[in-house]
Amino acid sequence: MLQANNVHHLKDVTNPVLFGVAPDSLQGLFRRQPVEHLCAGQSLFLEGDAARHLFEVVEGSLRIFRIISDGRRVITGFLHAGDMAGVSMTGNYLYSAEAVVDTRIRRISRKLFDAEVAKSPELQSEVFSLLRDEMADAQDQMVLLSRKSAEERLCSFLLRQAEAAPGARANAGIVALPMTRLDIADYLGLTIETVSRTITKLTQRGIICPVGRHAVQLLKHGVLVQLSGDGEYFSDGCRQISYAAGNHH
Amino acid sequence: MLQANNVHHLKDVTNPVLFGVAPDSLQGLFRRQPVEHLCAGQSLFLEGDAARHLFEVVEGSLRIFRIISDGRRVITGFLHAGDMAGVSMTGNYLYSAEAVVDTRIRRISRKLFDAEVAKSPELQSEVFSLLRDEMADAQDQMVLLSRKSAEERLCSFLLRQAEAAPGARANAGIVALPMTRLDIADYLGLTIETVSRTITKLTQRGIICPVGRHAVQLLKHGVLVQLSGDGEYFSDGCRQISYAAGNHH
DNA sequence: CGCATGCTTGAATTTAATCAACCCTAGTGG
DNA sequence: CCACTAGGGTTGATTAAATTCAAGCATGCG
Repeated sequence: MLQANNVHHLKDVTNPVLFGVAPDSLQGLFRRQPVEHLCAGQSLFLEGDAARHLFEVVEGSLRIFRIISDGRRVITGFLHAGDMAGVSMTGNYLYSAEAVVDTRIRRISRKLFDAEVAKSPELQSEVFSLLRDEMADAQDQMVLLSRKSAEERLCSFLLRQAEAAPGARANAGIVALPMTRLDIADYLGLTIETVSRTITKLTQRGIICPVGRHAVQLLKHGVLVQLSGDGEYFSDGCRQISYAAGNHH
Repeated sequence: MLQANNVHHLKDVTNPVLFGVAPDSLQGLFRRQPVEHLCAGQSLFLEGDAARHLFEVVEGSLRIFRIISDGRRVITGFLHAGDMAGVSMTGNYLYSAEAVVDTRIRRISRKLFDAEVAKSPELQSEVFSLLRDEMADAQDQMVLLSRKSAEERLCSFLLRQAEAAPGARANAGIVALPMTRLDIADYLGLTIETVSRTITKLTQRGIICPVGRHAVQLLKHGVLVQLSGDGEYFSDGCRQISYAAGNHH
């Protein structure tokens, strides 16, 4: 898709990017590290490995996943430029990470990271903030996997992708989907066939429009939100929820 | 609401309850607070409320849940004695919390909590540790919801309950299930009927044995582990990892 | 005792998975 | 430049799993 356009050398990037980055910030920690390159499909670390490093995605995407008993794969998230991997664990990695496409990353050692964070209250609150966001995403994903239909999952996914990775063509409502259908399926708890069929249906209804294999244009953003099932639940005034026996403090 | 008026002398460490609790520990923070009582079904806080307090469960159980669009409920976790609620957010609560049964809790204000944590490196690492465990549980739950069958979900659930809430009768393999079938269903992403049927099947196969409505005896622990689908997946090199996820503090 | 609530069981239905072709497209090599 | 190929993607038919609908059964409580 859109490769080969932004292949800067590290020295080109150094000055302008450092400008404006607070001395005490997580971004700042990584800035000093060299950029490494991962080819599409290459593994960054495996579930169970000693978690010796933390990573920042500079460009590209990672998939974060676990494999269970008979080979079933669960993708628990995608990381895009600016995201970090490995913050939420010490000891061993809880999941594996692979490059979805050619990807550039930076790494710092857990030891250095811990030392720097211990020294700086700013970094601490940044880390807390990251963990909170991670937790919030996990909550959303549990809701999606627990109670949403295939269509709702797809719509939620497209909207989240649109927010998380606002590409150059974002204003035209075009969302990049660097991952394969299998990746999407394993992320949404569906099969490739169901993902494909659902995309087809949304396309036929004029809600989205595929742009090649790895991008989609969102034509009816509002409808998409409706179908995502993320609407708040209000029942006019008081919550007449059958489960809730008591009233709140 | 009783608050901030019962500041006991901290030097009263000879108190049997305080004995053995490190001076700088999260437990210690709560120890100074009065115990409050929640009746079964009573709400502790609602999703969206200003997150002004953190809570510790002294006795009983809480359910943590969200409600989406048309009233569907997703329970993202249960909290038992010793667990804490509200650590992973500032601002507003991401979910609601209700007492499953009559429950006793302690609370401290977010402000006090933040202040104390800022002062103490020990508390900081305890908080990080809590957040990491919470993240690990969320990961496990995503795997369960994404790819496990009804039977696997039930077996996983029973095993987790057994570990998380080792009641007095734990040695006899008896697990307390204070929550209703609907709670279990909303936690596992199933319906009450499916939960019921699956329990019946496991019972018929002599793997478990219901003890009243709110407890189950695990007769074949090994089989249960097999059926839980949590076995590791060996592809090439044998990476054997003990089942180490899901340990609360 | 009688009601209410929660739980179980059975039958019908629905959703998504599975099984099985087939198509498209990018990449390869003649 | 085109044919060939492999992998990813789509589509259709069938099946399986879990949901929904519908009774009926226990348990607990006034």
